[in-house]
Amino acid sequence: MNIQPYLEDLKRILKKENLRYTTQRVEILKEIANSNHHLECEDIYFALRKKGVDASLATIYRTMDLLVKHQFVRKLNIGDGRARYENKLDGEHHDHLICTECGNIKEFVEDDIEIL
Amino acid sequence: MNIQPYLEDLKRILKKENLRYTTQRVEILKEIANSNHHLECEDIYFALRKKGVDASLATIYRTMDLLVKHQFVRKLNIGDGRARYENKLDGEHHDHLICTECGNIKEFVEDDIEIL
DNA sequence: ACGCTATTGCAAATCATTCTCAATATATAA
DNA sequence: TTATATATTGAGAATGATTTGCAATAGCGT
Repeated sequence: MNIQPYLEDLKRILKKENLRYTTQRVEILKEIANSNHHLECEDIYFALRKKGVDASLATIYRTMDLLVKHQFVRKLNIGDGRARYENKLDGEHHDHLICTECGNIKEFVEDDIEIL
Repeated sequence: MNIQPYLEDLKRILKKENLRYTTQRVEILKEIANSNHHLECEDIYFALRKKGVDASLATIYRTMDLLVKHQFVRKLNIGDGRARYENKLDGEHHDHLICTECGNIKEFVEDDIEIL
């Protein structure tokens, strides 16, 4: 996935809101863009560390809020008390069917649900 | 709603598992049976207090686990970090469509979803 | 390069939920 | 009905994810 355009988007949005284009924000967005899983903040934290990028958990939480607000990611909640985030950049729409027993998630698209 | 039969069920189940039929357990089940909302533990806590029944939050949490386990209630998670419980006694099946923006819940039944 | 202020990291604070444990209540047996 | 064994309770401490306050630092416009 080519994230360059998304980094440009991020820069533009930040500037518009008088916020700053920091390495932490960039690295976090890259990490999410390159994953197709449902990441938690800690996953991102350790993934960045492994790459030699240091961002505190607090910063990751703050950045996720920012990215959710600006539609770069979607926040999921599967019922285990930990937030998951999914890359929303490539725009394919789908819904989530979440098992209340085990928390498993199945992604699906179903026309009738859209109407509801 | 006539809860007498459910209290009998509860008593039978508790006996079978060598657990005790306590006033807290009875009052909590009654409270849920008489509500058609999605209650949180604190709601139950204050509702019981208003009736002059004292049950600690810890006891309510413990009892909800018990009631979930034995299918008296269903535990919902709407994404705001607080658990909700819904009366499952009258057995009508439905699914939940949860708005990821505001947490609103719409109950629905949709055949194709059942297959999935 | 300078200065303004947004951002960061750290540690402390929150909030819902769970756990620990001594006191109490229930079920069973005598 | 009373005694006994043990499940349950309440209170508060502990937990785990997330958040916040604040001083130090780093972007960005000049």
